[in-house]
Amino acid sequence: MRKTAARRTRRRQEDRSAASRERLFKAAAGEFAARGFAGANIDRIARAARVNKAMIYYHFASKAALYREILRDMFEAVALRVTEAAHASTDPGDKVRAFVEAIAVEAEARPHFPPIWFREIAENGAHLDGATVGHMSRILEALGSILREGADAGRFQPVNTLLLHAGIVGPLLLYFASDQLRRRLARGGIPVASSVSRDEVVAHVQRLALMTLEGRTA
Amino acid sequence: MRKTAARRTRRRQEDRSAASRERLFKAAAGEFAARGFAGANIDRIARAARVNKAMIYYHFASKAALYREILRDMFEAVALRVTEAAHASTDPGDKVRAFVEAIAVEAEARPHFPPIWFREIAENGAHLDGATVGHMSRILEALGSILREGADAGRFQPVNTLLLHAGIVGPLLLYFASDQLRRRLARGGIPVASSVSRDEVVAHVQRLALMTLEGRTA
DNA sequence: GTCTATAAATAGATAGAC
DNA sequence: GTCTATCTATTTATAGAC
Repeated sequence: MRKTAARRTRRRQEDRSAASRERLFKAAAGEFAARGFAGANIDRIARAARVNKAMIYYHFASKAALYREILRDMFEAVALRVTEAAHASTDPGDKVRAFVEAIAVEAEARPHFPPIWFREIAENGAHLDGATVGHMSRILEALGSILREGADAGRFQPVNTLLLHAGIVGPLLLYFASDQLRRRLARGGIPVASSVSRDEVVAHVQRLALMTLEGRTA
Repeated sequence: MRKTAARRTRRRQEDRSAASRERLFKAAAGEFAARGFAGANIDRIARAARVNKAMIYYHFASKAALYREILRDMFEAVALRVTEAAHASTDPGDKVRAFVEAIAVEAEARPHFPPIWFREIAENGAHLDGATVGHMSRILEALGSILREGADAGRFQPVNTLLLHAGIVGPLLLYFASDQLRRRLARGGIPVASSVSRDEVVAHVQRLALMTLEGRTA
């Protein structure tokens, strides 16, 4: 397959364009996580992405549209991974463990996700569009289907999905979102209790969830 | 005790002043909770408090100082109530239950507290002053002392304080902070799982904490 | 696609009269 | 203590050259 020089040039430009769009996306995610939608600054995002400010408006319609895209990407990824967890194994207990692990994995793959989720909750979902709300529903549905299956198999006690969700997602998000704050306090000489590892937290939350569901000490 | 007319007048003005300061404080707390520090708007706060905008700067040094005062008040109240819980009874299990209840009571007395706590975590404590950090430490210390006492009495298994804290505070904050969002989604036809009452959440979290500590199904 | 320069709006803060 | 008017800085967004 032969390529003209013009084609090669166009292709190079498209690569560069995609690359700078990608850098903008990442820089924006970090900025929104650390400062929130209102506190985020377009100039700072451009600087962090090493891209001219006007390029933001070349790639995205507006600050709000950029933020909404980040929200969609984030919740879509979580919904996807969590839905996989709901089909990963045949054992309901394993599925619950996989659900917890999925949230943790996603929080590490996208460090902006826990802070931004916290912020969206605090803002009553002011920036959520239909697609994102759909992804949020799918997260709850995935958990709900795991519980139903376990209950049907006689393995789980009936537990309200929202209640279990709060018991899983609450501690996980709190742990991952407060990572930097804990470091800061520790540096400032505040005894932040002895630190806890990622694996300990995940194991702890998995145990909590299974104790709740199986009605015994796991 | 005789009062001059001047004195009575001064007294009336002080009452009015204190009252409008109070209204400003409350309006600001709501605004900061819903929109965050950067998103909060001085004009909107003044309007909500039915007070002239300039009065904000009569009562408070700046937007940032007003916000810091709200943070201090909030964490001081929580630290106080939680410390009381740590001395409320002699039974370690009751103390754990009282700790959970204390967080819930405070979240209801100050509805701005869960969203603002979430936001401060997301912002890595950018607005925390020394006094507020002190109150945060006292919250962890209160929980730590309950655990130590229970362990010394042979009632509790050794559990990391931070881990238990996340397991208690995470679900509670998530539940209280997402109250409005859940309503919104429910109104929008999104099946937010069946709703859960405040008492169910508190009971659930109390059970979780005690299962973790006592190593049995409570 | 990339950059400079700038328009346009918003919002924190204050001066000064009463 | 309270209010009006305004100053000033910041910041989103875009026009237009290359």
